[in-house]
Amino acid sequence: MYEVWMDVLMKTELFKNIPENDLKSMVYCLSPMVKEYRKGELVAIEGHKIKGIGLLLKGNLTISKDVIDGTSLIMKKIESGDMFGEIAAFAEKEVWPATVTAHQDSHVMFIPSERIVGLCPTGCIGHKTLLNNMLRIVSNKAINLNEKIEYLSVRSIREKISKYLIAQYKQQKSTTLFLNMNRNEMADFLNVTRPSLSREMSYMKEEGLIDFHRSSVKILNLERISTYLN
Amino acid sequence: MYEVWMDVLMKTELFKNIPENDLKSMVYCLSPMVKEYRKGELVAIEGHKIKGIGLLLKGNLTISKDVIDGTSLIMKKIESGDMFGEIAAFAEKEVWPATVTAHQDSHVMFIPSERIVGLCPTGCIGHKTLLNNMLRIVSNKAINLNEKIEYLSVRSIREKISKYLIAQYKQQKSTTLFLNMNRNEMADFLNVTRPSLSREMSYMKEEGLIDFHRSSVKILNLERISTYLN
DNA sequence: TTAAAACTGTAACAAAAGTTACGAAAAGAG
DNA sequence: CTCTTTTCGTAACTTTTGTTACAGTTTTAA
Repeated sequence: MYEVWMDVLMKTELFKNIPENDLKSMVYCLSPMVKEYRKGELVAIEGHKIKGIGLLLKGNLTISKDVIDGTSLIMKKIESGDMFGEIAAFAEKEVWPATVTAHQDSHVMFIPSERIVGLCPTGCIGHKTLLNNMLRIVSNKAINLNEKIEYLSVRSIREKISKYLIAQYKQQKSTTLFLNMNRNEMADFLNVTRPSLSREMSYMKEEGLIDFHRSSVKILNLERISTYLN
Repeated sequence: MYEVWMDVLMKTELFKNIPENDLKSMVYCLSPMVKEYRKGELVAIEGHKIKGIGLLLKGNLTISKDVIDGTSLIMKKIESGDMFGEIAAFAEKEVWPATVTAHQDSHVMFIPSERIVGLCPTGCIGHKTLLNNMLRIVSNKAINLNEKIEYLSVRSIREKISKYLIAQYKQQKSTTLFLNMNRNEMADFLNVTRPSLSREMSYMKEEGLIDFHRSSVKILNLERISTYLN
């Protein structure tokens, strides 16, 4: 019954490190529900009770937050193999924190949360791994959020730029950086306005800290930029 | 052996909803380690491998982050019954994200993470609840962090105050709020300076949006405050 | 190739938030 | 109770950031 989706499931974080054979039997034990949605249909509604985690088997979803004036703000896109609702499903207040909409025709697998945490009656072999995965996923999420907070907690625009450039430097292992965002996106990411960002970058260029042209940035004085980190 | 600590353990989030008798047998199954620390001693060091979650049985701990100039910044205080390291213990990168120091003479119980996730051989009765608790704790943490990000992503102080007050209003289900922070802590939480926060709150008082005295705040015009939410 | 659209830096000005300092009120200690 | 310490609001002033507008450049699409 679920065999069609086995190759998708194998690649998910949730079922990582679980051999295909074990997975096959475990899926039944989790009693998931596969639902189909047409483009534009609502998969989950903000504030409604959440019954379990969602796993996108096929298609595309968007997660959006309702805002007060009736419009909504797209927060994130979900692609095949991605999980959603994993945080809210196990939290105290079991409601969807956002609205999920099918952006294309989609197939979604819902797994009841109590089935994940519940010791299954047949004691299926991979269940321990599953729990480990679930805890790892949620913990990683928390750690990532914590990192983002460090980013946002920074006072000045210069500090934000410095933090961002040094993170890129560590990642790209070079002082000549190619940023994969344009100024607007970068400004959004750092939570500042574009002209303010451009201005500050220009100041830093004047001071000989960096050089840049559009999306390529060259770090000229790493030490001095580092002093802005803390 | 662990009976001395049973009353503390009963009150922790980790062992919530587990009857005392079940807890007594389960504790052995978790094979925890109780360590004693003198005031000033290091309980855990930032960057070192984390072997399990910590549970403070008695005393006081401080969690601090090393900063570049050799000093350190106190992030949080841990009191009797509190848990720490629960996020890092289950995350991909299993290292302490901060340094933990005994602020007073303290007793700490460490529980190996694999004992929590591992199905215990004797199949002790409360283990399912324990896992539920653990997932709930970590998920709640993630949700709280997410909430904090929403505060930090907001541009103006007035929006931050409004968001915060409305969150408190929903939680306390009353327009007369008692905040469990002083101004300094609130300013830190919202990532602004105290005088700026006070000033903005005074403006809001002048405009008839709120009234306040120290840690008690009364929401006078919920609708108008709500318009700042977006 | 060429016209339209999108991206980027810059500048003048406005608004918001930070800094510093101080006195009054509240809380805590003896 | 009195003295000390902490918390808090306020105000003058400075700094930073946002706003708006515009022109040059680059990219896109016909």
